[in-house]
Amino acid sequence: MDIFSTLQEEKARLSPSETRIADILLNDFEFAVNASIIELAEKADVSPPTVTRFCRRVGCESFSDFKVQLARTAYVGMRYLRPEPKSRDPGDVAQDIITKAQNALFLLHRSLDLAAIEQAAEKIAKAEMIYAFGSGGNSSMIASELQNRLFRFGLHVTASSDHGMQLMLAAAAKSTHVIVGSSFSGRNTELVRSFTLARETGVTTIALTQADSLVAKAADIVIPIDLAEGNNIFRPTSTRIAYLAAVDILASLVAYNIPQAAVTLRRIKQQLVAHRDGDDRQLLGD
Amino acid sequence: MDIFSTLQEEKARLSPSETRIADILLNDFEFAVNASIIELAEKADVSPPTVTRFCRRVGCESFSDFKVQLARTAYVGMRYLRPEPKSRDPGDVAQDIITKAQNALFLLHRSLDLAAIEQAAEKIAKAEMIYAFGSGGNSSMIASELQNRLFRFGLHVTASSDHGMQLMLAAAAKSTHVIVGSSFSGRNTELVRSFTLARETGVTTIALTQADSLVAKAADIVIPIDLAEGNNIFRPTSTRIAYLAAVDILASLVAYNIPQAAVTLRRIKQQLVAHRDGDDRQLLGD
DNA sequence: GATCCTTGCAAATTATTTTCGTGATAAGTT
DNA sequence: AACTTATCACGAAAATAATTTGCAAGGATC
Repeated sequence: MDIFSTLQEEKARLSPSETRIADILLNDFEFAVNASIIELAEKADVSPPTVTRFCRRVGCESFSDFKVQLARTAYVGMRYLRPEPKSRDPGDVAQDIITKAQNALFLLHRSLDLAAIEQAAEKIAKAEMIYAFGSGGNSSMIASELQNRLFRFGLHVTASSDHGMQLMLAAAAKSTHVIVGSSFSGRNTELVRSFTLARETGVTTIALTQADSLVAKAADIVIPIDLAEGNNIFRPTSTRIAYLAAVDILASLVAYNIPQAAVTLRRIKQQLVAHRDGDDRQLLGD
Repeated sequence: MDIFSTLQEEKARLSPSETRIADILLNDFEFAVNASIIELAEKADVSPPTVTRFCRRVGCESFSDFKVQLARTAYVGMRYLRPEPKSRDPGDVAQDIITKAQNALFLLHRSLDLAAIEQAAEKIAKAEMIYAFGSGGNSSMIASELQNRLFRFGLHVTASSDHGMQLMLAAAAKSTHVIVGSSFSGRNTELVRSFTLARETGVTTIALTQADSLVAKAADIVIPIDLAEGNNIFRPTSTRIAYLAAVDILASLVAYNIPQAAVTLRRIKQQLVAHRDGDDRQLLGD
């Protein structure tokens, strides 16, 4: 699919010369993407044909195809390999954070289970009542975001970040209701309890969480969001951005499953347009 | 800087042949990025030299440089030109949203005022007390995010989304304090009032908002976040993602301005490691 | 010792760029 | 209005550069 994944997989099987080429890609990417095959060959101390063969090996048609592929994925793929910013210089820090965020989106997109999302969207669109559960700074934000997005389509929805409240809501929920729970860690046992309780009465439970986690196992429908973890505890923003995007996708698909949604949205839009005398229109963005 | 911006700017000045080349880029981008100069020339019904001249015109060294640039920016730049998803198919919707989000990050990165952010970071790092203000679904999230990030460095910080409370806090603030206010629209007049009030007592005010907006004009330091607006009211997620990234950058730079931050973070880390018997470590991610 | 893999050399092929010249258009001149 | 001149766009062909292929040598492995 993308060169960097292939490179990770093939790494062990590469010959010495090919390894030297790979090293240049990883270390001096800017050079690699701008160099001609001759320049690259010289720097890697190999012959041009070896470079061509290397390109074929990582799944490209030709050297120029390789460069295009490289340039295409590099923008988002690089940080995957270089986890720390080069320096404390504001420019480097900014670039590091931006690229990490874009990378998170990239990885999310690649690992997205569209069938699960579509299934979840259909259930949500038909639900008589929706509960959005999430606790902790990150997941509670996701829960309110869900509420924020879904009420606009005329759906009945409430968000809760309180475990006790979640349990009570889950206990009172009916089979026509849907619970959407978010857990970055997948280890929110309180959420698991709510899910288990709700499923006894036939409530549909949807989880936004790590695949195969405790929370995932407790839910009817799982929208898995698996991002490279590691340092993520100290840098949670990129993970959160991925979750936000996932909610955005889910909400958009819900809208397509609701015939009236277009009408409701149009009404909101007209109201906004009618209102916008003093550019008030923008105020609703805050 | 990137081809698509240049193309937008140069569009009017292009000759008929060059316009045909540009059209192919915009309509059949996949072809363009994979084609040789001859194939591209044939499709545009021009001669290869014309293609070379076109590449130079849009700021590239050569045709191959052009293709690399194209491939590089295309990943994020395409949605700029094609604002709607191709279909309602989940895959297309997902791709549309992801690309829009990445595009927002891309544009943020390009328009970032690093000097302002660095200046803001220094002020925040030295402040005796920090107030994070923001109202409405979007900006209030940014305010709590700021609190969430800054308290970890041992800073004194509180977030408020309540206009009345903001006014009172602003009135009581001292010259050693800092107010950070967020307004997506830049037209939050209540926030302007708080800023104005606070500045009377020499409080440093920092705004995350649109450049040249009302809020921007009322603040000491402006971290401008200007994204192509248009449909953004109905698709606020990508703008929010950009704001989140901006906060992330700001917070990281604050950390570098605080000598003890590393110590505090290390202590948190050690606590986490000590705690992680049952992989509890991950729980804090929620 | 046979086989397979890796690699570089040189030739062949292909792609790209430069040079140069033609024709068109626009502006200025008589 | 007709002519001249300048400027520009564009393509043909030549020149150059880059890339690929075929082949053979060297080295590792069985």
